[in-house]
Amino acid sequence: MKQSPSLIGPSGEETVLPTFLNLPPDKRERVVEAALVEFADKGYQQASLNTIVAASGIAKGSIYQYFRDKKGFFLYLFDFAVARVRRTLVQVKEASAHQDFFTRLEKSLLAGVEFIRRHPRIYGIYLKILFDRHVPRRDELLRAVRRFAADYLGSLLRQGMARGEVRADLPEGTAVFILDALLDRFLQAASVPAFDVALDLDRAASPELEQRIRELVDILRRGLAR
Amino acid sequence: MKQSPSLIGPSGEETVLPTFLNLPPDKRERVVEAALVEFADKGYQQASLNTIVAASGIAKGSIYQYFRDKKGFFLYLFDFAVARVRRTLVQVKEASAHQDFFTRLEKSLLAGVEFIRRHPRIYGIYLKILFDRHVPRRDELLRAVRRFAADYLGSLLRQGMARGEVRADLPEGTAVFILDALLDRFLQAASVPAFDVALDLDRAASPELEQRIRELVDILRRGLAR
Amino acid sequence: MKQSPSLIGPSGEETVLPTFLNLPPDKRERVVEAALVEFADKGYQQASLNTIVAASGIAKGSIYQYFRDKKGFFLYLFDFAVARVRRTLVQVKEASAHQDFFTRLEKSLLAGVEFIRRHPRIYGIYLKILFDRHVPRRDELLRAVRRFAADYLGSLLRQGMARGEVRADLPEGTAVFILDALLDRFLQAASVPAFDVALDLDRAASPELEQRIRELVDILRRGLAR
Amino acid sequence: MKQSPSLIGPSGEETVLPTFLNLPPDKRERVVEAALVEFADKGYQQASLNTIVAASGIAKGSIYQYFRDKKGFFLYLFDFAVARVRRTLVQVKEASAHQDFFTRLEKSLLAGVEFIRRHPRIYGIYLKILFDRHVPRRDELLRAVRRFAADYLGSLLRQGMARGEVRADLPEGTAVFILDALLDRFLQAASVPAFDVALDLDRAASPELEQRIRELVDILRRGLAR
DNA sequence: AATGAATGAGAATTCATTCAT
DNA sequence: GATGAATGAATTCTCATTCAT
Repeated sequence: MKQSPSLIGPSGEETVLPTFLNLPPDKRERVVEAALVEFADKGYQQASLNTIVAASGIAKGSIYQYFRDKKGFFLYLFDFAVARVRRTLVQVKEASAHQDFFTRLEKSLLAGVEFIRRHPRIYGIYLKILFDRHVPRRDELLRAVRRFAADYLGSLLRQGMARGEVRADLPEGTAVFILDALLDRFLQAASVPAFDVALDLDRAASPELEQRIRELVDILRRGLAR
Repeated sequence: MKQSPSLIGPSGEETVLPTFLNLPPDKRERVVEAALVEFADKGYQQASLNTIVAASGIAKGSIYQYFRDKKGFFLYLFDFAVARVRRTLVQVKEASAHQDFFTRLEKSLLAGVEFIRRHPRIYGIYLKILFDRHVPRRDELLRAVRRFAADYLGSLLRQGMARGEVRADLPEGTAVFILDALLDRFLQAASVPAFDVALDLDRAASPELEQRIRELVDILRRGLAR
Repeated sequence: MKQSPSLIGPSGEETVLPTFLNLPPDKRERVVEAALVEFADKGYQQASLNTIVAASGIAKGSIYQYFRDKKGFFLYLFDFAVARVRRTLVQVKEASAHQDFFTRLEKSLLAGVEFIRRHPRIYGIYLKILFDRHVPRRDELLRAVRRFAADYLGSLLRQGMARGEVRADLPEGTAVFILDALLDRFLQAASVPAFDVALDLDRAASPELEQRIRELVDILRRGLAR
Repeated sequence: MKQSPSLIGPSGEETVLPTFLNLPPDKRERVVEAALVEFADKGYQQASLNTIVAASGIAKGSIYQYFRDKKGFFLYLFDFAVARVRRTLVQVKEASAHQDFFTRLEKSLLAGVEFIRRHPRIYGIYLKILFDRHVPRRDELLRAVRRFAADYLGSLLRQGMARGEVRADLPEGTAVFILDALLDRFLQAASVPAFDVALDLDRAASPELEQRIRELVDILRRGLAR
């Protein structure tokens, strides 16, 4: 639970106060977990600090000892969540460095689904930010995440081109767009019930899921491969 | 502004009251427009009836002459929105019936972007429903919309297969998933600023947009064509 | 449904407007019945004109063609109700003129229970007035009703004394008080479930009811008779 | 002002919150008094929390720090009121244990009138519950009170029978009914202006009141004594 | 540093009454 | 005479934030 340097540059004021960072770890975790649950379920505005303090067993006033205000609390959670995602994806990327582009795509999809199933709150927070224009400093947050995704996929793609696994004449922006869209939607479908009508990914068990991933990447291979 | 039969089956009670349907059209439109703006901007729970009545210049109590309650108001707007979408897509489908699969895809994408630019609120409402678990009767609403999208794309795809423009050995579910994902994300990128990092579709003018669409469909053609 | 001259003298303004009295009788009855139901159930303030117009199938504005306002509507109903009660009790009194005091008491009790079971709304309205200090012109209304009851019982009692059936040295006020209390409570117990704990009158069928009445009057006979 | 265990069994949720019980006593009393006034005057539904907060000088939101909701507030007051009544009546019963049945009746009536004059709000609340079918958990509340009254009078009566002061062949239910009716009506007449026409108890000063009580019990003695 | 009571703005909803048609 | 849409004040309840202890 160590905090990497904030993704979202300080916009003048601190958001998380030192009090919170000095808290006993188990208390800190209780607070973070309760907050992730509430924000992921309700979104920023609709989330209730009352609910969070009740679930984490702290006093209402304490929130304001830990964070400047609701906004600061939320921004802290966002940082926390992004750090987790980043750590996971970097691991996947490095662990598959020697494999070919399409295999890496498959691994990334699988790792993504696994991550979401292990940390449903975190993906939930991301989705809330994505679609709520009133989240504080939303543009900044989104740009951070999506730039990250684009970098990840772009880097995979360029490596694939360099190795001759992917057509070199591909318009890179469009290809990244396609990869990003499919990855993101695949994860959404795996996490939001009643989201996709075609594949029922949210209930899919492991073997079936891998089969779907293979079919998806097969089509992409035809579309993108040399 | 005539009301086609409700997409969402009557769950026992009426939602829109006859009073509203008998209103002078310009007033009705002012109310609908103000409500679309507010619901698309804030989502169901966070939308404020106060804001809507202020923007449309009616009295607070009048809302309850028009709709049973906030939920009823929202469901009416949803029906209204879906009817518009459906009408548009059906037109596109029929107008391009004689063309080949990939041309139809291009036309659909272009029509979609145009629709969103002309009716940004409507797409916004759909996105809110998609990502807010607490929207009333959400599952029902979503199923209606997504089944509609899947039917549309599935029907295009099967016609394409029948004409030999698309590989016959394609796993249909996965192919529909890909088309749906790309279509939806393309529209999202065109409507939500800072949504896509790769293509800057939201600011793209017509010629550039068509270029992007062509690139996208090109890759799909390789992936899906015979 | 003819209207006897108002019990409650005109306090300056008319309450029921001629429009209402000229209405076709069936419509007038529908309105009165719906209003009795609502006022008896909810009391004056809590009763909703919306509910009444919905139940009687008239337009909301029509109420104000028929009555000056809610208060006037209520006062009219009160007059209507009292006229019914009065008519009934006078009949009982006259029909039993030749019988002895205690038999007349029994008959009155039985007639009272029957009346309440036939016209539960009317007794309900009376109870509401009795206990809601905010009913318009309440004191006036109550005095009318209770003076009526006291006259009725006082007249029975004095006839009983004159005939030598009742002790002559009885303090009349106290005796009337006892009779009134028992009569009223007996009727309340017969009409409001969970009102009396001792006798379960509200569910009592005719023979059992008559048995209770006889026991009650027996005790009274011992207390009051010569 | 200590709270005896709730008469009305816990129906799953707490109603009064600890915040209220920890309040400084003078503030707590201000709130209780203002609420008793308002609920006794208007009844449950018609009572306005706005009025109560204004009268007790607290903020609107504070009510919800003290009680779950309006219903909880009301139930707390009911408990509070019943505890007071019970305490008083038990004292009377014990203080007169060695006296004969009819003397005890007189004492009870007198104590009742005194109680009502000292705590008019409390009797007012009871009357509201009695006649408003829409009070939350009304049946439960009423049963508690009336069972209590029936027990009290039944116990007095049986002791009177055992000592040979009261006829042994009396139908107990009917006798209790009579006693309950007279006691209750006597108190009502003493508390609700314009309630009884015969005795003018509400304005009666002490000596006159005692005279009325003696007359009443005399008649009862004839009716009930051996 | 922790607590939790206090606050008041703002939410959805109901309703008696008015008035143009 | 009948209609029913319009109105706005009043209702209960929620919540982020402050502050004295």
